[in-house]
Amino acid sequence: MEENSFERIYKVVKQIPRGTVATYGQVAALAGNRRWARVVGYALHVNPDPENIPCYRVVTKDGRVSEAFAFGGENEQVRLLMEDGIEFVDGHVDMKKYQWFTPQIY
DNA sequence: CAGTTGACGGCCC
DNA sequence: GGGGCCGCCAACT
Repeated sequence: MEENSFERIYKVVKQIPRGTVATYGQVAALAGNRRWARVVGYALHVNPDPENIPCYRVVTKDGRVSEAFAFGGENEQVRLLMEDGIEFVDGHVDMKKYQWFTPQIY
């Protein structure tokens, strides 16, 4: 049972449904700890399996994508989100409508 | 082993 | 409403 922090984070990110986005803090909360927000960022930074881990669906609380996206630039991440049906306004997502709704597990 | 870093979040000005 | 500072936790050097 490898319950590493990263493993949990990756698992949560994989659970993000298409057409929705989740914030780092939310992923961290679903992973088990809200304060892992930065750890989540680091976890996605290593991103061992970008094919199975839709890290582009993870955005900041402001609804903005990470500027340090190393898979083709932030523009690439935005494009992928738009393909999922996410609407961008002035470079930011309408979290109010597209944020992944999750029952308060914690 | 200790210090610094980092794909963030929340509070303050 | 926008910008800046501090705080948290794990990984890296």
